[in-house]
Amino acid sequence: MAVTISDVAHAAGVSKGAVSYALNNQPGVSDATRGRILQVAKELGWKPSLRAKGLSSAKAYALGLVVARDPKLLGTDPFFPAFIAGIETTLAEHDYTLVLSVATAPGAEERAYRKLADGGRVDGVILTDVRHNDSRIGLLRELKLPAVTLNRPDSDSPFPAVSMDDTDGITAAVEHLLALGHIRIGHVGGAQEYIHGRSRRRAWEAAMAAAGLAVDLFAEADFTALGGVAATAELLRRPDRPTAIVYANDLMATSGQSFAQSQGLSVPGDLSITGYDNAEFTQYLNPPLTTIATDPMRWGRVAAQALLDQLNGTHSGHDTELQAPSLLVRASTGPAPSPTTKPAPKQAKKHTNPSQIPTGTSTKESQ
Amino acid sequence: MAVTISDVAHAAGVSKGAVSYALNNQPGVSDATRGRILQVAKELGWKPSLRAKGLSSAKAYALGLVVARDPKLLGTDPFFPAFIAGIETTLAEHDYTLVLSVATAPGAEERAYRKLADGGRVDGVILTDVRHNDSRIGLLRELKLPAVTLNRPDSDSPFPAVSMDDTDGITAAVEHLLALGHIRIGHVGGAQEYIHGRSRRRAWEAAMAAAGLAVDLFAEADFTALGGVAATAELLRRPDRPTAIVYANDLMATSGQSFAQSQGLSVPGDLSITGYDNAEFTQYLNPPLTTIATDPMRWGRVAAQALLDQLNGTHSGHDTELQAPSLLVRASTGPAPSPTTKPAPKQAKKHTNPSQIPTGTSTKESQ
DNA sequence: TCCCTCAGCTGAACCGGTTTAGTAGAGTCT
DNA sequence: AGACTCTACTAAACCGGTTCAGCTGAGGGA
Repeated sequence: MAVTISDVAHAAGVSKGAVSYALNNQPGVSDATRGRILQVAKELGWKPSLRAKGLSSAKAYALGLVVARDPKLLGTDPFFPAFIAGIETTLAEHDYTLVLSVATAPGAEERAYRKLADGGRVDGVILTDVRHNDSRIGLLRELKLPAVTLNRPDSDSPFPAVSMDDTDGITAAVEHLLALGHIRIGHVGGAQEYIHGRSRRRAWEAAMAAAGLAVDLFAEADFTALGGVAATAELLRRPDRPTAIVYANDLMATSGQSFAQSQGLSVPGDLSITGYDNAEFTQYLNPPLTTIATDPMRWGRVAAQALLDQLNGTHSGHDTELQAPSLLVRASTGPAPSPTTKPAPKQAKKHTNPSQIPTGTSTKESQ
Repeated sequence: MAVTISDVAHAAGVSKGAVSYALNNQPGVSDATRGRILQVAKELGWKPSLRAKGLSSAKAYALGLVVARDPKLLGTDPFFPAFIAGIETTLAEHDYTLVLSVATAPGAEERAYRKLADGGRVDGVILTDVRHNDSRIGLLRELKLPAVTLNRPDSDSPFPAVSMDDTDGITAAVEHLLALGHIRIGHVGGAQEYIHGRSRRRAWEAAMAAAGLAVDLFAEADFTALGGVAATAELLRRPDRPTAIVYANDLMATSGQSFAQSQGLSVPGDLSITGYDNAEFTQYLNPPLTTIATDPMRWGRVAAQALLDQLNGTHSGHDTELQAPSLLVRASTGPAPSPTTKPAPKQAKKHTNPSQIPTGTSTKESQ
């Protein structure tokens, strides 16, 4: 076994208690003694055992994150890796670690939270992908697990929220398209089960209404590439099809753009497209995607800090509002086609993907 | 505080020891008593504290994973989420958890391993992205941290490896292109610092050599989209430019394809392209990408199991070889252009992305 | 009947820290 | 000088489990 506090105490000629005081910068030892103890501890290479520390102080020194997602779609969402990197940035400064749980099977999500809570594996959790009437709020309450939510749940929640408004970004996207002369601006929404799916839709509706336009060109999808294709196909089949589509995330925008092109439409000549998230790959698309640049890393950093503050009892109790993401105009948006040149969708080009046949699957995406 | 083992012992009228024996299915209690204890424990809702358990048994009941990556590129790699989901699948059955550490800053990687080892936060780690002469092998040895590596390191390693050969897939890709009549088949390799970057390159070289072809059409990139563009641009500038390019991963293939198209080349008319990984989004590209379908989830599952076996002392000591991934032919590969119709690269189309200017950045990617 | 064995259980030590209660000794005040 | 206060420290309890040594009583064998 490694060197323990007793070894250090013995070597320094003091008691265990003195070593503990010295290490934690607590009063109870003179500066001289403290220095000597620290010196000895260093020489011996003593690393206090987190297990023992945790046992006596009733802390786990770990935060939890449960990601619920269909395994096949896990790799598609650029949100989480960056978000986790942000969390890590904060945790690196406070010797906490992150316990990550991926729940793929149905029912696994609740089990995952229970697993984290039960043995006291974590001191608190960060709740992402908040849903309409999210059942996890009650679950965490029952488990007495401190938490922080990403965005404020629409049901009553005792947990502080760290929010990033998505209204501004969507509004900016719609206004950008209006300025380009578009009138028929559709919206491919994410699963309305998620509050960020809802808020983005509402933002689109509000911006359209503000311009005196109808909000009929809506298709609900599920934040997945496949769902984006299906919803895009649906909108393009409409008699008075949109000349621009605002997507609720980049993945759907990407597959939607690809689908439109495979149907012979030019982007942005016939159809303008905007995404949401500014995923790295969107700038390498052809054309590069106009999107809304969020900052998941910062979100992670702030959320982790909020949770730590809450655990220390130093949290203000107020929600934190992060800076709203802004529109990033690239080449997938352009002037509305003039009414005289309104091409009927041509025959699909040779590269149409058989797997792009629109069907309705249901899966998830992050904020 | 929650209910403890003493509460259960008292309620069941036995000693703490008996409760411990009963809970862990160890001899020392009669079946009748065991049943009664378990019953009482259930009624009281007793969840043994992992902290206490860990302290006495000197285990952390956690595995560690350190992901070293540039924060901006973190979201681009579909490997990790699926891989982690695989790990989770295994851990769900053995009440272990996963501690994830993301190291973005240089030097943070080593700190992360030390942090995991020092307080005894984890019982072992899974080593991904193995590098040439990987310094982490020595580090883990020094830290006395059990580990499992993904693929066998090229330096001497005491740790069991879980390998997935990438030779077969690359070979299949080259042979597929040869069968389509291609002669000038290039390779955009990943960072050669990584052993999987090297092995893929060697596989391409071997397959070309087997067909009696030269291996001059090589460009090293770094597994990133930007690097893929730069390397593609370089290859396309060659006097006798390739009619097909085998990429070491999907991300580079995607950005390379996009770049080629923006230069006026048709894919696969003028240039055939193959990727590696079968990332979800590749099937929604235009054209959908021919790629090599790996199974990161399975890899994670098996690696976690191998590490657990090692911790239990039940590991065979032999490396595990997973089934090699296979070629998935989609529409980005086609017959080689006939020698008579060899178009010079046309002027870039209007959507060429300014940010696609090839520069040399250096970053990383997973297996 | 006596001795032995062994299943079934208890009590206590232990893991490595934190924290509380207590104490020795120096300094201060009257 | 005696009472009092502080500082600096120690000893021991404690966190909640595991595990080891030892005890007890029932059953078997001679």
